[in-house]
Amino acid sequence: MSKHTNESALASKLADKGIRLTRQRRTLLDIIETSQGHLHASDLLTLAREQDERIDRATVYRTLSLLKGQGLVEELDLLHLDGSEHHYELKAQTSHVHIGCKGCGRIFEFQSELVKELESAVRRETGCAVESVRVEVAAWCPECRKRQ
Amino acid sequence: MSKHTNESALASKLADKGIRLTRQRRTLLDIIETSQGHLHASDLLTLAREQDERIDRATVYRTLSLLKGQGLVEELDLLHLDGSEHHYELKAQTSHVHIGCKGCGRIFEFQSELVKELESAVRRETGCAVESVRVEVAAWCPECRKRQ
DNA sequence: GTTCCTGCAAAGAGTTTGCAGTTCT
DNA sequence: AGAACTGCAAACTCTTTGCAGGAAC
Repeated sequence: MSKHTNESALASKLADKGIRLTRQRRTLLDIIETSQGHLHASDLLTLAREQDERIDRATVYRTLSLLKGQGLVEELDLLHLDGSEHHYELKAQTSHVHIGCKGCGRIFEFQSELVKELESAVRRETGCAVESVRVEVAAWCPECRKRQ
Repeated sequence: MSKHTNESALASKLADKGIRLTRQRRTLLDIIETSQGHLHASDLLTLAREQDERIDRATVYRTLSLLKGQGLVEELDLLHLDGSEHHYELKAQTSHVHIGCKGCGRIFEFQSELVKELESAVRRETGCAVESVRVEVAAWCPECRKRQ
């Protein structure tokens, strides 16, 4: 358990691992935990600068890479529906699918046990030790289907 | 049916759509059809230059983008196990999963009906019209597990 | 006090674009 | 002949790195 009781969940996890908590990291962790969505590095930079003028792109990338390395966030491509940035989200407990709408560009999430089943099938039939599974679907959402 | 009977399958499909077949495109289509794997743009460029010195990077990217637009090849990220290039493969008839080994970097394919099931579930439960499903797994292959 | 982190600036990958000339149908 | 395609060079986007100063423990 953490001795840093008034830290955010992510911050405590880092502190517990002996990783330094800087002002910049706290800011970034906070944004990542608060925003429920799928952030780009550049979104994150913009949001962070609202709280801390001087925060740098490099710090954002370095922090994301740190969190990814610690298994705390997940990197997604989301089918590059707009641009080719990577997206990041808190590592989820439950397996879910990301659905990107080719009309409006929104990202929807969809829970399904089938993801876990697929993961087991891979493990069982290939003998691979699975670390993570990413399912990304390109689609047209109901609203955009009408609008067409 | 195509009147271009001695073209490759991809070339015929393009010709049938009234898309011009240039020397460069034939070269590239040929490589894509022959190599069974997952090519990067830069792999493709290298291979193409063995047959045609003057072929340009831009032509490779433009051709890939054309084929993608026509639904003839699929773009993959393959978890960016090495670098952040995109990979391309012939659009497959059967749904499969790409497994990237974090040890050796090789990409394995794995067929499973679960992918189709997942696709149906998305369609049924979200009302989205699904265009494509990408499943990418990060894992350690049996050989690399031993070697660790 | 040491080690790690940061901002800055510059470089690096990967990809795209404008344009003048060439090739396809 | 006309539209579409190509090579070239330059630009662009996203991300990483080297370094000197600054903050965390």
